[in-house]
Amino acid sequence: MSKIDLNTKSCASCPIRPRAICSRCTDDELNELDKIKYYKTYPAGSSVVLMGDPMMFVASVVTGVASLSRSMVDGRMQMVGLLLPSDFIGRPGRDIASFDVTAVSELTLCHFHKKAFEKVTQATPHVQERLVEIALDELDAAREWMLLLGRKTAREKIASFLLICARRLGRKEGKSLLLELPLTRDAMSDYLGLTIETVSRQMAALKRDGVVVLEGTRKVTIPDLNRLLDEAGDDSDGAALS
Amino acid sequence: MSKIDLNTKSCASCPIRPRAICSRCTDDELNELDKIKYYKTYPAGSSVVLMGDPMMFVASVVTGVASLSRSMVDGRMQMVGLLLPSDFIGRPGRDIASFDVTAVSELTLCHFHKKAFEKVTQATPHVQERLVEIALDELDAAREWMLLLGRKTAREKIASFLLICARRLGRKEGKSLLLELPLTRDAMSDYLGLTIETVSRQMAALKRDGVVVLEGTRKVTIPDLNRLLDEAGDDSDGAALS
DNA sequence: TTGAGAACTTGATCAGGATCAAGGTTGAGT
DNA sequence: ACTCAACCTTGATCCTGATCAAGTTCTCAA
Repeated sequence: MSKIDLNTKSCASCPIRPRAICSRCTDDELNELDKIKYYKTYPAGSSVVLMGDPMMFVASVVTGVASLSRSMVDGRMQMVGLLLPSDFIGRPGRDIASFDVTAVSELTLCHFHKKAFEKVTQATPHVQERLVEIALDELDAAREWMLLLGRKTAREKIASFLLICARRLGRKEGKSLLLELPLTRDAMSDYLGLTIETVSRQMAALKRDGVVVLEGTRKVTIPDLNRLLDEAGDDSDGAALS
Repeated sequence: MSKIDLNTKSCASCPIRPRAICSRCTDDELNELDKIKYYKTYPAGSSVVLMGDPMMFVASVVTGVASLSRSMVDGRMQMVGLLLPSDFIGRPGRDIASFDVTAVSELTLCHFHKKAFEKVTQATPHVQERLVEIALDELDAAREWMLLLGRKTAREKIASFLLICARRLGRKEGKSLLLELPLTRDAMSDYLGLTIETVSRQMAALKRDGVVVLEGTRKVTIPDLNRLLDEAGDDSDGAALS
């Protein structure tokens, strides 16, 4: 995870350009965004926004991992989104955060003051367009997750999670696929609607059954992606590993 | 549920105007939409679109109830959205349906050919704007539902569902609130990630405890909304019953 | 090197909801 | 009035994942 130079004000060298909110921008539009952006780094575990807080910015994840989560008065909590580099935080047109945003690892965000961003948005159709796409993609992901939370078994949940990580973070190495998990077992349990013990046991079971190979606790090798797909219970839409 | 005259081509008398996709349209914009719309009625239980199908239209629910759902190869299924009058179906920019859409009751939709709709959209900022709002609202709702599916008990799930129905469909009568459930027990179980037996038992339990009064199987009276709020386990954000 | 805390694993037991299995209600059609 | 098919309820039992309770491993700072 190579650090980027946070002093570089230029978007030209930005590692997340291809997928980020600004991906379709012309040079002129980029200049506008350039003027109103600023970087900020959050330590692992720190809170970025709390539900109910006024939220005066929107941002893109540059490096690190953040979580979106919602909790109940008695402490039960459910992660409702995982934000990886290039993902977008916040929403134009809302002033109050509807969810907690937490830095899961050390996290660097590229912020825009919300008011200024909204102004630019209205003038630059490419940003508006990309915003709709992002919202609709997130909606698809959220609904996919609802199927997981409502109907999948613990083992299927773990397999599905590994699959999602593999799609975004995996590296091919020969026939198998290497992967470093972005979450602790505890965070995984929050994401999957399980307890940490169940996560641990099912990881052990998948390892025992040869579906994955573990090196330490975070490094995962997937020898056969189709096997994992089966375990996830999805209709096999062929692992679209870009 | 009074029928509207489906031959009336005019949007002027449309019952769902205030909330629908066209709510912000000027008369000129409305004329454009008017040209490309057509009504269609689906019998209860029939399928509107199947996941994976090409989807050449977008639509608004005019009367009746539709469900958005996703299912697994072995038959397990999860409802991921409930579409009531004024709700929007489909997404500009995607040609393939990502979910099943089913008529839960007899259902009338106001359709627009997708291509034509997209054309109009680009020319009418008010539709584009409303579309973003709708997508973001649905995203909020989906994430709220993820908390329910992942962390709530069966009783809390039922209470939460009744609350949502009360918000959209309830009628005040004195201090209490009358409500006709839009779903069968079976559909409720699909929506809540439960089995029909558990839904039935928990409804009985809420009745026994005086949280609700049942008349027949669909008619519900809620004598004390705050009591129901407690049972739902939400932070009491005061029942915003418009 | 050692110690302390965080992260993880493993085992024993429990319980909420699923599953299996009858019945009971309701309402449309004859 | 009777039949049949949805739809709903209720009871008995089972099982997955939660909970409770120790341990173990890893990281990292002193």
